[in-house]
Amino acid sequence: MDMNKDETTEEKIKAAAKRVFITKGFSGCTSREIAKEAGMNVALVNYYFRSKNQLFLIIYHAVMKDFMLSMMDVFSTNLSLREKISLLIDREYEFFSKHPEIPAFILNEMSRNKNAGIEADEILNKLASTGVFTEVANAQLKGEMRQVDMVGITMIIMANCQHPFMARLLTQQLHGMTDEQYDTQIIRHKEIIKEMILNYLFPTKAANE
Amino acid sequence: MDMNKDETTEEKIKAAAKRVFITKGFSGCTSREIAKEAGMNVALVNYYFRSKNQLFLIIYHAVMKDFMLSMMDVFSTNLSLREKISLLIDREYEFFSKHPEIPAFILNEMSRNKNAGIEADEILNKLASTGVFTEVANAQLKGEMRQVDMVGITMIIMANCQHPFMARLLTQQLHGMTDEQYDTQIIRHKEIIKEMILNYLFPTKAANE
DNA sequence: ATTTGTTTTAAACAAGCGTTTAAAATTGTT
DNA sequence: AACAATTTTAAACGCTTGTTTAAAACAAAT
Repeated sequence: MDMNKDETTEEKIKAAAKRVFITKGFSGCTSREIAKEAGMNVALVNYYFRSKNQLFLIIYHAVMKDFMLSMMDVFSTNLSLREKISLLIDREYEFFSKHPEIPAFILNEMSRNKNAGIEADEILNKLASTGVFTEVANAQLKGEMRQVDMVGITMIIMANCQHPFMARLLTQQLHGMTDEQYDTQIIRHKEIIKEMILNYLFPTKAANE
Repeated sequence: MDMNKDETTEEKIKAAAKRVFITKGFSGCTSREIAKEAGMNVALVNYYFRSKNQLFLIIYHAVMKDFMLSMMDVFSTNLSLREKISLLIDREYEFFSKHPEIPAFILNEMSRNKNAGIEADEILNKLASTGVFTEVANAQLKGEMRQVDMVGITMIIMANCQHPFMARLLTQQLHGMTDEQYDTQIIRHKEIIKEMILNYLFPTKAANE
């Protein structure tokens, strides 16, 4: 599908593998399918990446890193905590609009291979170094922010940002919506969850925005 | 694993298939694996259910029906709209606590087989006959409820009820939590999202509860 | 032009897949 | 007890899987 001519064979395989793995999952596709998507012989896939599993792990970790970093730099800004969360929701929606299958891909492959982790320490360290944890603690101490721990905050944001993209088919079928209808719905939905989350986390500011 | 002795062979296969399909997905398991889980020969699976796919479809539709009906009877009660939504969240959490892999199973298999639908009409009709749609319209007309269409309401509730169970592994790894820690977290989280959602949908009632 | 090393291919490999077959074991009927 | 029908099994079927092999095509260097 990709017509970029100055793309090396190895890159072509990785790009094809990324597309196929993300849409079908590891168990849902074959080596030959990836080779075909890349426009070449099966043996080449194993020539560059020793096995289907090795290739998968490379893709998996790359996708996971993209996924994690896509929302990290928000916390390096000078915005207020409220604005940071607002921007974070924007960023996640932006990312998932481009890559709607990634959240399901990650959650599925994590449960398929319980060993393949996520370098959690690195991420938490990077997050901690932005000072967002103390920022939250201070805001809660001052009473500006509701008393919800970081896990709870993370869960709220992830659920409302990821799920609309994961549940597209179910929701569309349930309400008989076309693709276009769901596209506009999901844009509207971003503002809904943003207001809902911010109003909850910062109770006093319920009126404005 | 199941030692119920007065269980017919057909039921044993279905029970085993349900366990295996739900945890591993259609592409992630084999006929022989299902037979082994049921404690019998591979051929028996095809003797009772012509093929792996036929067996899968039976399980899929049964699970889908359970999934849908688990939260339908809430709307047949005489509670207020606010209490209905509160109870709905309770019911979903209750259901997903027992069957945490079901949301991911349904979303995955829907995207794998875009044809396998969900009898949406039947569900919508059943929902409409409870009068919940007019109830929402009235509440919004009276200004008691925020102007969010049914799709938006559905999306909010589904996301916050389903995602915590789908993202267990990711969240646990991200925050370095044990199984027990996540179990208590998710119980606490139910109250968080309940307050968040109800405060958002019924703005004036923000103070009580 | 020949030789070298690299990239690509077609073909084959054993293993596992879903499925079928035919015989054995079991059950029910007389 | 003997027969017929049903249930269960072991074994095989053809096909696809991930992977390897050995030869072909290509590129670079002398």
